Amino acid sequence: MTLRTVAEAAGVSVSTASRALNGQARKYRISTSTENAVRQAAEELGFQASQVARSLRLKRSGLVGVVVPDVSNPFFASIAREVSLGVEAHGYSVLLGDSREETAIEERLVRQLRARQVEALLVCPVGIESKHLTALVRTGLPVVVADRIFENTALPGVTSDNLAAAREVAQILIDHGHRNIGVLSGVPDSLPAQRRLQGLREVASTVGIQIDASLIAGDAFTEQSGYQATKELLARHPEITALFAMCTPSAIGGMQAMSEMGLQVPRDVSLVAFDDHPFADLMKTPLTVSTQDITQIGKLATEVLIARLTEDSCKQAKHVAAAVSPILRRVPTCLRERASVARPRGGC
Amino acid sequence: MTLRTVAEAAGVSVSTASRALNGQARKYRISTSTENAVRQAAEELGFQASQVARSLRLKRSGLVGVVVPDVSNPFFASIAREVSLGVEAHGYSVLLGDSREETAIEERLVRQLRARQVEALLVCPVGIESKHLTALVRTGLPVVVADRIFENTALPGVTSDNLAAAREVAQILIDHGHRNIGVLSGVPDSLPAQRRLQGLREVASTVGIQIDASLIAGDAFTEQSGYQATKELLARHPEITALFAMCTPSAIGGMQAMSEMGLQVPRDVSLVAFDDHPFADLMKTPLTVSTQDITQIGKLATEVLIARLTEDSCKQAKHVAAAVSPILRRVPTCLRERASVARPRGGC
DNA sequence: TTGAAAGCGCTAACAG
DNA sequence: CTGTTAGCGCTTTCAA
Repeated sequence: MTLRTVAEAAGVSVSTASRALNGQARKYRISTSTENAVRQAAEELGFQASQVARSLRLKRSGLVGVVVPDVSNPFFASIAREVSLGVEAHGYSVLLGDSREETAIEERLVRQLRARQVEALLVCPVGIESKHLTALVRTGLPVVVADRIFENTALPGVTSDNLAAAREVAQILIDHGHRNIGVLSGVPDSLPAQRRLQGLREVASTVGIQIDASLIAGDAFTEQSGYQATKELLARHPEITALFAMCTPSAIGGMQAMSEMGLQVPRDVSLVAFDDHPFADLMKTPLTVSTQDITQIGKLATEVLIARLTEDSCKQAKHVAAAVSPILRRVPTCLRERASVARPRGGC
Repeated sequence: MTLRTVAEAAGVSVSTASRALNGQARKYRISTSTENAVRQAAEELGFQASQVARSLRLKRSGLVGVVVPDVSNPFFASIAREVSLGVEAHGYSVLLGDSREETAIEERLVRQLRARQVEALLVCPVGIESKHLTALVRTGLPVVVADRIFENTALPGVTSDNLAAAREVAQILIDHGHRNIGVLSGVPDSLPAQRRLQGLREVASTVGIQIDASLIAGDAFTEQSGYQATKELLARHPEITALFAMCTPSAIGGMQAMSEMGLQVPRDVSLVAFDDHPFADLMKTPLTVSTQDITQIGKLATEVLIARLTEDSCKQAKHVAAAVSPILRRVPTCLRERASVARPRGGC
């Protein structure tokens, strides 16, 4: 079932059939009768032009690749969704890859996607290695990274303003009088984790306190990491009165750990976190968090992606695009004060 | 940068280069020296064979399509993930589509994926229309549906045992003495919604009560639908003592509505639901739910998909596959009794 | 042990 | 207005 089948059914040549079906009837002044004949034949046969053949011929796959550490995580799923909806409107389809939080897999996926001739790539990197991505941009492939972006690279990136968010959240802890603050960290090498820590440290230093390494635990943006880290930290530093969790799952893990230890939030330990979840308000102890505008991150990333895509197809000198300094977009966050912060016990 | 570039660099013909790179050196008795020369040239040039060209030539795209109503919904995201990980292990990639809960979009996406020559399709249908999918199976394309499956079609499907789950959950309500039960429905035409209602009705009828249409409200598996439905139902039937929510978001919407109406769960109204979410135990009123084994659904669906995929490539007579009656797999659910059910107020 | 050539399904000059 | 033809990059007979 090929274009040829249709052409024969309509009694025309394949070229004519091709032109008729691609809306080029006008351009080639194909008679309306022929056009209709072709259209009808295609219709009746249920003909669908092979995108594979078209891609080969046109050197345009119409594909964009999306690689995330874990699609089942609503954060990344939302980003994937925005990209999917966004590029689809421009006639592209999304090839999805899940790196399972492993750089090695991420690299393999990127290679595969490249072999599939994706025209652009959005990656939410595992976050600790950017070489394989910066190498790509030199091949001319539009790449944009989101969330765990890298600084000082040629990669355009979109992420939350983690530094500002961390400062805000930290300030709340400080304002409530907390001076012994533990950190439930996410992937420590990732930029969001670093910026959040930095923000906390900056605010802490204004009241003369320091967050040294022994006050930091955790190695992933997961519940389990938060659980472990909390037990560790609270055992090591019983004087801790507040926990600064780098994501909601970590905070939840922390709450579970504390509940097992007979500690109450916020009576015994205050808790702040990043991100949010739809049922936050219905929790026993609603968390005070700094939320990210995920949709906005996804939309912006898609925007950058599409800009690159279309500017390339306009064949405007590529060196111009390359010369444009890589865009780093920071999306504002939103503070939601709820009930997980109180004054430290001793402080009353 | 094509195979030809590599061939020239290695001083051989494209055919030889192709064979060397595809591990057919043995088969064609290519000398080890030539093979190495080719491999090295490819390595140095960073050559990646175009999957587009291969697909065209081999008539195998190595692509499977996945269409879900909403990827940002963790349920569907998890399914997408399982498929992604599962098929990737077999060398396939996933083309993702988001139907936004609209059959029309679903149809368009399926058409697009078909044009892209996907070798198989997993769809979590919007759930009220199966014609465009059953039509596909006649083209020979392996299709499997998950979650909102259809009965009495030729489509293999994987879903939870919603009937059994509903009976279990309904029994709890009945056992607690509830006789005025309202339903927060999901997409009413979908099989899960119908089976869940059926299960409830069966159990209700054992104590001689009926769930008529005026006791049912809601039209989607969303928080908003649950919110609206709750307000509606409770206004119409103030005697209601228990709500049967078809998913957790609906239940959450219901809780919000009730909280606005000054009603407490479970003191004033008991509540049961389906599905779960990671933070369920930390809620003010932990929900009693019947949880689905999403991972298992995803894994099974992928399994069926891959079976179809490989059986096709083995070129075993297709009619055999077609003759095999379509598999309908029901994954067992798991009841989690928590604190959202109590005896009705008047009943004490 | 290797190469030449055909062709997958489609589009776009180039000729009529 | 329409058809002929030459590929896109790759694999695979067939021939040497």
